Amino acid sequence: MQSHARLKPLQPRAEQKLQTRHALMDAARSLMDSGRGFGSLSLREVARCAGIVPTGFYRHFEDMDALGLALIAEVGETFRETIRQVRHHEFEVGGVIDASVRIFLDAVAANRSQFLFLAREQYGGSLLVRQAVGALRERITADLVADLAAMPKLQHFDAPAQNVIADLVVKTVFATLPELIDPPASPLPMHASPEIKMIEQLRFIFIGAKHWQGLGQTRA
Amino acid sequence: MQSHARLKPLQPRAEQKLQTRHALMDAARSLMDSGRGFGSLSLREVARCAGIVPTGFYRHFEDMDALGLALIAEVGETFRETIRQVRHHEFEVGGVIDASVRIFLDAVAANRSQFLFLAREQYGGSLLVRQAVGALRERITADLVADLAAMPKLQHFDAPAQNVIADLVVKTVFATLPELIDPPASPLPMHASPEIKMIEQLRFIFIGAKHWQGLGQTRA
DNA sequence: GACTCCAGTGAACAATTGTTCACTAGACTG
DNA sequence: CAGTCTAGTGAACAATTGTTCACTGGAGTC
Repeated sequence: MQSHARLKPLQPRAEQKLQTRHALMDAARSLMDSGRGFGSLSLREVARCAGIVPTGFYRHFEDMDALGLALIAEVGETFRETIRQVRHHEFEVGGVIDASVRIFLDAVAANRSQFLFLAREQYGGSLLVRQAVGALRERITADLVADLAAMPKLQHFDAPAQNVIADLVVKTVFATLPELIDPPASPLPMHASPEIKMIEQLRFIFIGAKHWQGLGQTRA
Repeated sequence: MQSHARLKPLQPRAEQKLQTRHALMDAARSLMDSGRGFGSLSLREVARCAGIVPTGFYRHFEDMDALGLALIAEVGETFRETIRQVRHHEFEVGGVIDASVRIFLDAVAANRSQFLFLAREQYGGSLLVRQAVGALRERITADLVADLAAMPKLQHFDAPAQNVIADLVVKTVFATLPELIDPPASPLPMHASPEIKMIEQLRFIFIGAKHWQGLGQTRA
């Protein structure tokens, strides 16, 4: 099924089509740069910004919703690709968390507009988009569960507990996305740099996991 | 400043006005029930749903943005009110976290549409709305920092560290909002009940805090 | 009881929207 | 080279949008 990059150059016909399709997706993403939500974009607007006539839109997507799903699929792909990279650097000097966060932040910076869409629409989007985001999150969480199960320090968890902690990590990462993307605005006090803050917060979670001794052990 | 409930009955004139204003806010919130984003609501639509003519809208809000800000202010008020309640039950049987989460979930259930707006628009809204949400979050985080500073178990943190952990807690709560509000859909496996999951996740964080010994102590 | 004020009305406006249809031109196929 | 297929065009449509303006009627004030 020749994934994505044309190893066989692909007839110039079809390649042109993919190019316009990409232009539409770019258009939608860049229209959101000014703070707009995807749901408030109009089909005509997107087509116009992509340089085609409104009717041409339908050659690529049935709906604006379909465009949204394509955008989720796109960022989902780069997200999981990034995770794969993280996994290969599992044993790095300076700590797993530090290395992982650094790789992740680089990927976010390199694909800003994609992650902007994800951050902005993870809860705000239309029903279909939100469901797609939910599915993406679940796949990522499941992957993380598998990774956690392989860590020797975390053997004392049963499957459901692993799931809860993986969910917490994913939740934290997704919820931090907006800070990473929106312009910092004010010269933040260095201590609160996104990178450092994210590392420290993940560390809290994993320390908690390490010292976890079973349900209800920290009652007041 | 006679907060909200009219202790002095308020001239029927002004009371009627407040009533319509409330109808507009209700209209906007209930239009979002079907999954729509606030940014995709039209002024006319909201007015229609509130039972007034489009022009009447301007007697109450200059803008749709102004309506959005009012909705944030509204949910912000109930949010902080809930926190106040939580604080008064600080020493409860069964653990601080359990009691707090229970109170919070009750408040969310009792004001579903308000929190739905907050959950949906915390990252998706227009620039002004997002800024307002940011401000709300910062106030809540600051309050939480004050509370944490008073906890004997957490004396070993300097101010910035307290801020980081408070930020993590607030982030977790805000990011959990959507799960609490959207219909559960599938009969979830009891273990993943929002309440239990939220309690366990907060517990992880606080265990991590208790065992925290300074920066960089958990390098791999 | 006369007078003011203002929440809500209703008509009108220029713009923009999503979607349809018949079309063209150029790349592909035989 | 003749013929098909299709990405993109352009005109047209009914609907809806945000905003304006002059208005009305009833509650508020003197």
